[in-house]
Amino acid sequence: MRRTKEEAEQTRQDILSAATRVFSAKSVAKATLEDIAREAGVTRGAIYWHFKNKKEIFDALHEALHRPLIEMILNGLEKDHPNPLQQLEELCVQLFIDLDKDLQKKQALKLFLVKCDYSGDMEQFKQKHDEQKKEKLKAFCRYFEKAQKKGKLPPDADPKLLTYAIGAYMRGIVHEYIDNPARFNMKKDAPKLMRIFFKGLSA
Amino acid sequence: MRRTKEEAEQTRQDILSAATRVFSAKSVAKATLEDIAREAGVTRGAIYWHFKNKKEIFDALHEALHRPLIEMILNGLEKDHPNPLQQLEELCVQLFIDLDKDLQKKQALKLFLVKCDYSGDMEQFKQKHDEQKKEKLKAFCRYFEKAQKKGKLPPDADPKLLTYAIGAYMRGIVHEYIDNPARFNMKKDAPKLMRIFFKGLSA
DNA sequence: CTATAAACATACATTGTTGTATGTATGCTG
DNA sequence: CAGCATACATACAACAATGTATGTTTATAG
Repeated sequence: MRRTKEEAEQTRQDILSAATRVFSAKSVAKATLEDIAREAGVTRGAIYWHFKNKKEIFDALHEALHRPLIEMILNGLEKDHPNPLQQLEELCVQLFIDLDKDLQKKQALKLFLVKCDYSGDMEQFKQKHDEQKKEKLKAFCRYFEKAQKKGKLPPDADPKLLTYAIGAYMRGIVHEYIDNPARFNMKKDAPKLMRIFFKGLSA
Repeated sequence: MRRTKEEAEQTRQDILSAATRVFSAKSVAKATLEDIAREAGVTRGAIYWHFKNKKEIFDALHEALHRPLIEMILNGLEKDHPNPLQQLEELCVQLFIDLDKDLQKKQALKLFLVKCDYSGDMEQFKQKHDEQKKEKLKAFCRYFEKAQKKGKLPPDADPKLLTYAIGAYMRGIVHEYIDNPARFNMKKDAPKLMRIFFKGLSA
């Protein structure tokens, strides 16, 4: 019954992919390892071979979601855009568009936004994920700071509060979208929604 | 061991109050009836006397949270305010201030925002709660419509999209606040945050 | 004043999930 | 090509939570 190394890596990925679907459908707490195993077409034995327990799967999934996100945000900061405010607006729209096209990413986001709670033995992840979120928000803040230096944002505007505001706004939109994707046309509405927010900001 | 009717009603309230704390601390799924019983100072027998099961407690809690909220929102609609946009802004700020002062309400909100998932046997509540949320958003929308009629909002603005936007914004702020109340000064920041949103809207 | 049922507490049976222990076939290494 | 570790599957023990059945006391209706 021993598989080749590539096969083993494949089952590992299958398990992670299955876990994404099961977690986002049943919530992390309610999802049983048996559920994941069945969805992946293996037994619990395979899961316990690749992962210590449910939490280790959860952790692996979050890494896979967070990495590309933070990189995309930081990526834009390196370029010297003439209007960082507009750049940020376009970035936000792009994040939504990307999300809309990627089912796996939608399921993963759903998992971490509404299908997991950080109490009990999951508490160890709360601080970690908070830190990672702060990273992203810090990057957002730098867009506002750059905009202010270039005179695109009024001098009395507070970049930190704006960061808080846009963070909340984005989070809210994602929540509504995840909750009820049917009532939402990302491609059409995402630019409009971001326009509503950014319209009042420019100097 | 039979209690008087007032005593019985009191234990019923004790159970609900205890459930609010336990649910918001451990999540609905992870909270056991034994946890709630212990927190309320009774046994599971008492809970099963007053409620059919965990879901019935959950349902009772949501009613207690939703009713006063929708009434407060509808209440403002009856008055004929000269500037509905400003009225709505003040209402939002007020909702946040009220929340900030009420621990029980904060715990209840946390419960429904991040400590419950609607999968499995909880799915029956998703549609119901969605409907009740729609009620609230519909009321919000009427503020925008009134503002547009009074010329306080540009004629090309879309009240429905604005409703969606402010709904998402409010939800996001509440989430951030619930997640991390310490990093937040409601009394000072709520007006500023709402100002950021409403600043770009007026005609 | 008494019979009844309310308002619980206690005890028990059932079920589902986890972690681990063990079994087994086979890819890989020397 | 022998042998060992890998990559799982299967089996089992332990616990925790639920629902229900039953017991107990006492308010209250008649």
